[in-house]
Amino acid sequence: MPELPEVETVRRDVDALFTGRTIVDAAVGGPRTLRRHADPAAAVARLRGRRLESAGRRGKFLLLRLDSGEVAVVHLGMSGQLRVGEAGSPRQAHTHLVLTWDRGPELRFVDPRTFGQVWLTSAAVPELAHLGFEPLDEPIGWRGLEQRLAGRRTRIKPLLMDQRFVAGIGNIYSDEILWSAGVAHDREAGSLGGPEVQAVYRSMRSVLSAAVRLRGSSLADEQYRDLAGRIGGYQLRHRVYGRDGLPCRRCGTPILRAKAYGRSTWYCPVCQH
DNA sequence: GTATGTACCTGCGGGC
DNA sequence: TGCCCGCAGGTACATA
Repeated sequence: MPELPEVETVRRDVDALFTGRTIVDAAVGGPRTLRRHADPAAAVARLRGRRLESAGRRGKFLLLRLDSGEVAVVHLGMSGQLRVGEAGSPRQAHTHLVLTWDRGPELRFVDPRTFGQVWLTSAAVPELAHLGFEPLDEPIGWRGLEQRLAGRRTRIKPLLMDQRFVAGIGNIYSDEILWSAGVAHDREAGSLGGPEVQAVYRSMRSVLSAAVRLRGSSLADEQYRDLAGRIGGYQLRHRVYGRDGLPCRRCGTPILRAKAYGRSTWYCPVCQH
């Protein structure tokens, strides 16, 4: 499932390939991808003739800034992909939006489960005002994290996945971060001591940075691919996610899987406290 | 403030 | 082989 590292990988690819180019046509498939707009066809019409000034990211949201001052916001949801394809080449099933540029390949939004969405909004992107801090681009320091955790009685894992608290972390990376930090998923967030907060903060940055370097995680049963259709590399570095029954890479104890917070959670019962 | 459940959706795997 | 069912999970929202 696309989280911060996967969206950042897509952002870099889009920026390298399309920034400075002009959209000459935009075609929308079904209504769900642009469901924020009452009239999806009218919304995509606003893309035509617009030049891409930059591709940015906020949490798991991709921000395509246009020379009109508007921003096309893309969220990949569970199964969304941005893919390139030469004009006239076969399109994948579930291709919901196609952008044609003044030169180069088409940019296609493909999304079987249709949890993803695309919408057009003003430069300030008010819809994203609720998002928490950026774990890589906004170095709040472990003291900053400690302040934000103080008094919180919720469990640490769902808090790391709460986009209002910190932007970009989902089920895969929350498990990986907590294993790396040696902290149990069900610890009360405000109960973490200083060294534990430091460990969570460092792990958050190191795990996400490494995953960005390796262009994200692609699992056998999920859809994530980069623009060219290539898989990521970080799944080879997973320490707990999807590894139930396999030995912990730190202590050898079999990794456990639990159903918690409405999600599958993987953890080491011995070296996470 | 916190916890839990539901809706949205399709592909896949397990069970029969 | 074919059918049915449950599961996977990001976000938003409802309810307790």
